Amino acid sequence: MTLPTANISERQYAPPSLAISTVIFSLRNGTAQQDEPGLGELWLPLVRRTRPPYVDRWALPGGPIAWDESLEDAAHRSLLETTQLRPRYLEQLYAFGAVERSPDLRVVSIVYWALVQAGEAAKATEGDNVRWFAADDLPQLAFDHNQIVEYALWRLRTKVEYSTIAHNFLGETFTLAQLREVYEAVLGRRIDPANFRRQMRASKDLIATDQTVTGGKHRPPRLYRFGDPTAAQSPPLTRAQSATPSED
Amino acid sequence: MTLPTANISERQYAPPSLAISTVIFSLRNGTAQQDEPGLGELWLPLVRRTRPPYVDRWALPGGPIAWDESLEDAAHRSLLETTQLRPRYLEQLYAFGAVERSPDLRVVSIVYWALVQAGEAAKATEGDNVRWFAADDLPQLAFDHNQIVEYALWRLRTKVEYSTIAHNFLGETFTLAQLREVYEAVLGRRIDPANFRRQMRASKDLIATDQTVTGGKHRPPRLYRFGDPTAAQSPPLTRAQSATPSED
DNA sequence: ACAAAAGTGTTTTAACTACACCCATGG
DNA sequence: CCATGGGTGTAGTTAAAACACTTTTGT
Repeated sequence: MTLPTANISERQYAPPSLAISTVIFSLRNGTAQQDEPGLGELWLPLVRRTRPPYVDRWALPGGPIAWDESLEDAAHRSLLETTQLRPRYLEQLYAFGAVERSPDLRVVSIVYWALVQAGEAAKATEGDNVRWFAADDLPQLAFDHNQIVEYALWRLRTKVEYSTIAHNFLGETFTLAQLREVYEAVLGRRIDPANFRRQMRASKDLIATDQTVTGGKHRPPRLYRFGDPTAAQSPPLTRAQSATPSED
Repeated sequence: MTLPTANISERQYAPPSLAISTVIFSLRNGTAQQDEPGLGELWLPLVRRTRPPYVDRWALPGGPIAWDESLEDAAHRSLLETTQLRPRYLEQLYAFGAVERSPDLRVVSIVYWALVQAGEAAKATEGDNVRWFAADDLPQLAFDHNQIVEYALWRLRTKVEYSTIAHNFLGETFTLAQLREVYEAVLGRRIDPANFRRQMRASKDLIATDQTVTGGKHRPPRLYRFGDPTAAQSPPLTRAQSATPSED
């Protein structure tokens, strides 16, 4: 991927080269069949490889890291360049560095995972070399990218249960039903609307607006926003500086 | 740290170089004052830097990654070389890659964190260039290593509460009181022995041996072991292959 | 017998689950 | 009016916290 000028023996003994990749998740309305509204599905964009190794196989978007950009900046940039996407949430996932993960060249990939809202996802130019796939039904990808996606999926699903990242799939304001649909899609199971409402309203970060949504053929639901998550107990490294852990 | 042959302009535009560092935790008996037995304390080994930048400052043990070793292998090797330590637990923490974290050279550090048992910790040759420090009372370290330790501490403390890593501070068998003391030291607070016992015994991985410890001036406590944690629900990536996430 | 830690039982509290029920709107 | 989802109330379950209590050893 990098180190373009180097013969084989030099490459073999050179230190591993670095690359960034990102697993980007978005939500699509599931295939509604008969009565059942159907759960939403997680989709992610992949890029077709145009040079060896793994020519024509699908792979995670990414690329090298410039000398003057942080890891997070590199993830953002390579994402924008390859898919036109600006994610609402971006977090480091893991550094993958098995020796044999790339055929000849030794590459260590620092992988991020990201969430984009449905509207933004539409902007991603779906061309011959960029395509969206259902996260649960991927083809065989290049490198170890299938495993990486699996791990990112696991991380997303576990983190959704104890944090408040889910709203990043949605716009600035949303109804509790929409938010619940996000949870249901990610977790793959129905959730009791009554209990869900109570749990969410218990969270201090969720704030009710004074607006409601009219037009439905039922009682108009209230719109909510998400407040600053800075108050929450976070890891000791501040978000002010770039490329620091953003877990909680 | 690496790329020894390159003039400044070349270094500036070269891709970031890679390094491994590890935060190693061990437990020491706390300073018992009057009646109170005193909680144990977390200590970690640091190495003195012998060349610029940050000459004579203390830093996390680590080094470059060889072309034919995985990230985890590199962590193990550099740990053994610099401190003689063989940790019982090793997990990737985070990749730190802020542009300005090293003065002139651009270095991305993939940081691991490790637990060693007290006996093993004694083996670490404490010399002029390796010394143990109390994790809560560190001097000013080289690079961003103070922040890295803080983050590793946060990770250790949060993970102890929902996983079963604590026994890695102890030997093969241990009493519940010893295990409780580990929890108390890491979390920094006393724990009810009765409730602690129930919680631990509820975990399937903890198995009681038929041995007890005699010699104390009280009822002899039972010895316990830890069984294979493979049965637990783990992240999708198997541990069989190296350098894959080892979270749970 | 006594001290001290091992180990058990019991009450209280908090949080979540399941599900019955009422409310507000469009048709 | 009815259908539909928004929103509330409430009983049952489970897990943890607090703490009284019993057991087994060494001295």
